[in-house]
Amino acid sequence: MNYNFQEIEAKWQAYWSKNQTFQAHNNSEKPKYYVLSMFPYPSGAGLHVGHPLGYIAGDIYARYKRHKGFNVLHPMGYDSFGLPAEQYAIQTGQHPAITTETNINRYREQLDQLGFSFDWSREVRTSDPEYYKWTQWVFIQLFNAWYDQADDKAKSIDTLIRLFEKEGNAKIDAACDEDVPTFDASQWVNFSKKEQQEILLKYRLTYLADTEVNWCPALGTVLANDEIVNGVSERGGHPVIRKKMTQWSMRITAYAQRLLDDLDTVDWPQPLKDSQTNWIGRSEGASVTFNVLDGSDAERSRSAEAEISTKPNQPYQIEVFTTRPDTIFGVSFMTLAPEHELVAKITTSEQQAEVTAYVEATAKRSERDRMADVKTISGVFTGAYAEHPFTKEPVPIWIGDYVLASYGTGAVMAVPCGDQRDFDFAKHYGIFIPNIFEGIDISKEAFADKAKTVIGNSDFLNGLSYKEATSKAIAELERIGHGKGKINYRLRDAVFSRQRYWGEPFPVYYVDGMPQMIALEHLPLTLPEVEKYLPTETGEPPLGNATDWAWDTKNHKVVSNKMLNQVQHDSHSELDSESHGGVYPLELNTMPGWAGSSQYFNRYMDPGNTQAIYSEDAIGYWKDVDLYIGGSEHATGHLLYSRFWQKFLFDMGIAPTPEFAKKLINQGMITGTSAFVYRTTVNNKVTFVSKSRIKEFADYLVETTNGKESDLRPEKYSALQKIHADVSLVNASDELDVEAFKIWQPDYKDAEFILEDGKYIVGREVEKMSKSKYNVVNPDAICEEYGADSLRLYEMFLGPLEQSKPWNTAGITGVHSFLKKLWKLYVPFMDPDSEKGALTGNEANPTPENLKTLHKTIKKVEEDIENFSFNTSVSTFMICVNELTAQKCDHPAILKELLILVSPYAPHIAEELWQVLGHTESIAEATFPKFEEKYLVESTKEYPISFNGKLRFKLELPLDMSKDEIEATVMAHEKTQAQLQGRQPKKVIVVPGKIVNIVG
RNA sequence: GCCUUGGUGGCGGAAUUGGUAGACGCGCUGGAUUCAAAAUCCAGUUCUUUCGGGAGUGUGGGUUCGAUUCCCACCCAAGGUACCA
Repeated sequence: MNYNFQEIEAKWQAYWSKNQTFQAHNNSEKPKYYVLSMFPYPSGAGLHVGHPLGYIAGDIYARYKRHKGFNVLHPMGYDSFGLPAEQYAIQTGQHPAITTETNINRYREQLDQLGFSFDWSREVRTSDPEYYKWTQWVFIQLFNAWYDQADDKAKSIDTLIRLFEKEGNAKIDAACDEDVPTFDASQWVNFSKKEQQEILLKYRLTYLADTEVNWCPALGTVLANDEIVNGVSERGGHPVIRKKMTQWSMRITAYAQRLLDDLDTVDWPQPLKDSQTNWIGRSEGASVTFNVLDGSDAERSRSAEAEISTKPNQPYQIEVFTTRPDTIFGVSFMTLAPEHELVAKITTSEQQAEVTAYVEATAKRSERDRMADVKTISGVFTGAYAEHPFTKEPVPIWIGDYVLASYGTGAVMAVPCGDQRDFDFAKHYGIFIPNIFEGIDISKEAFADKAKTVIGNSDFLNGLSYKEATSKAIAELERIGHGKGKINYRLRDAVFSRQRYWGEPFPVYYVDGMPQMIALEHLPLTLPEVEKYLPTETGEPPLGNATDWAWDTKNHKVVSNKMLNQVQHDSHSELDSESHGGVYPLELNTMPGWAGSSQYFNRYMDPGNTQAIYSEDAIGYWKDVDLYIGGSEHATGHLLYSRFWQKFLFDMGIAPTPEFAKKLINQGMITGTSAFVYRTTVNNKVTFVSKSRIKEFADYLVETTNGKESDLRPEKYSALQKIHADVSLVNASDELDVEAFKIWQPDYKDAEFILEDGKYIVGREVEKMSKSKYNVVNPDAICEEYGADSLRLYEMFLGPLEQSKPWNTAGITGVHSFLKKLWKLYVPFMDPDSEKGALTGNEANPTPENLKTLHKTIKKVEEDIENFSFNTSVSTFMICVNELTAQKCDHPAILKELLILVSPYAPHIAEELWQVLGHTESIAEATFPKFEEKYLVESTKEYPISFNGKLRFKLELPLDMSKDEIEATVMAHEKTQAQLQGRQPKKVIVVPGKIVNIVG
């Protein structure tokens, strides 16, 4: 009776599928528990061994919670919109839906093979119209909402309209665009419909705006900040430039403070919270306005404009944001970003040429150049001066590219004595550096230590600390009308438009340029067919290629664009569809990748619902995710946007909680071992050189040795032949054949290779698994050779879940032989002729040793699972099976409990052996064994006896011995006397049940 | 630069309130079994040693009877972020 894992695994996977063992129900007597693993993008490459790590951990926890009597929701789906399928479509003409379907089928096969307890009846796919209908629906909800900062929550746009009708917008504290004009109730009602819509658009939580975006010409699309790495696109590594476009945006900034505050309410990893905190980037300070002085040139340029200006006597004002209003008397110049709108207006004629040249030069430099070149100081004086709000002294206004247009107001008040960048700039251009700090030398560098700050040379701020001076400065600024306390966030509103085909279409059509939403009952608005997936010749997004992409508002359906031309002809300002046939152009952009993933966790609760995103009953029951597992790379993308949508839906009364996931765990990455490292001496320096071309080298060796092209001796290739078979088999101590290497890489033929212990050492370099690095390990081959249970155990055994670790297939034999040992314990029950058939086997009571081993294991495994320390529980199983084997344990009562403990980790073998013991039901719902302390009670303890903290020998003593008795016994012991050699100990520390330490 | 996490044998890693450092597994060494191999089983495996012992958890200090664990300073690695005013 051998452990035939292939047969067993296929059998139980079929059983679970047929019996729908893991289907969750939306109501139950049991308490609920929702375990979620982040759903994958189904790529063409399929799964590699790194992918399932988080799924296995989630599956163990889900199965454990079922044993613990919970009604567990453990769903899976696919984030199936995305760029790779689209690019494949561009190259081959294959519709992305077909590619996606093929890939999903492959993923499903691979996932099934690993024995996950997913409830597949709840599967979602973001590219399925029945799913993205609800993504479109959320978009409409956001469109129909505004953010009331007074109540700190989102509200229906209707409430805003009623406020406008009643009192105009002067008193409304809303998160909105900056350029909203002030109006009263009578003005509002007299605005045309289009004017009203334009104003409302500035308040909506998703809005259209001309945004400076990251445009990637090679991909023909806009990218979000988190899709750009080091100035190039994350996918493909193409250059990215800044460009102004009309785009949909999400007003996530309205939620900045709540996104920050509520991090305290969730049990998420600290690094992830920190990274969201940094991303939101709250800083406290003040906004200060400086009036631009009427210099002769500034005056002249302005008077030319004065003819059309309604307020000719109003000076230009520069608003700055500063975190150090306490240092305001240290201002000796101001710097504007070259892109700042006032630059053109205030520059004097003498400086005009120089300023224009600088602005043009900056605009040409890509973001990447500017980043690579942070040390060069550059700037130009505009010739204009501003007036210091307190001293009324003139302050020269400069422009410089160290000031970013996209942060704060794009202008800074420069305090060279308190800010190193201002200091460097002032030194470079010989600008005066006033010192406003008591007892601080600022001749060499700026002083920025807030804690040690005492203000001087600052009129009413003299002698004050940072804190006192800050609040006093703000109070004075407010009094004289030159500023106020302000909190600034780094977080920007999220651009929501992409110029792609394979994404959710917006449920939007345009009437006279104003966006209109398609009603829910007419959704989903499905993607149109297009002939090609590239932008149109006129530069429109791929949807511009569709022939049927216009909205017929009478019949509520998509119609041919031909209808449109006629309509657009006589389209005028009013929004009455009757007057021009009722056919309008549809939005050509699609939604970004994160749209579909921002609510999927809630949709799983009620995935088949056609009337609502989910029923109140379903979300009332499941509420939120109890445990969410996924990669840390989603920290500032998916996880931030999802929190934002959840808070919005919470405000609107659609979601019951402001946070969607109580606990989150980031699984580490499983890296591949791909390169080798060899040492060379270049210029008498030992250098490590690494190459990701190990496979090529190995191939080369096989070719040359088989083809007899060289006189290389095959016996020298041991290490490299191993490399050819499997990179993970290489040991650090394997020898490198230097001669072969030099022939392969002539660049190194003169390099001197250093011997280490008489060998040239082959090392390994750890990298992310990827196709191009020849280091992908595929789970299918491992399942074939060792089985899914072995793979599951091994991935857990590799190390702590949250840690990144290199994959090395070699160690899998350890867990595989553990499973074989486990199997052997049950062999006596497999022979139908044996006396020990099934549960009627050994009726004698289990021995104390058996019980001790079992209960020790129960305790440890339960603690480990609760702490997500899955690697240590695998060790515990090994110890348990080793002990029971040594004890020749054949008590069904013990063996049965052991199976339940093992089943979350290795479910197939557990089911099979469970059946061997005579059970007819699945082990999935079996009750988790109860730990009983009484089986672990000991009467004696092997005390470690240490001298000055160093262990010297051990002594077995009864546990009920008193402190004094222990001391007396230990002191009287011959080994103690031998250690002391007649000396009298200074002190004897006895901790009963733990240790004895003799200080001499 | 800043933030975060980490640094323990040849390797992955264990040590949960400060109390026997190196559990468990891989690898390696020796042995049993076998015609032989695979598989399996047994023993050993931190380093060093004059076989008494000595040293040892990135480095240097500190607290303590006792520190991988707590405190201070530093070094290194990984991840995040950055002219953020």
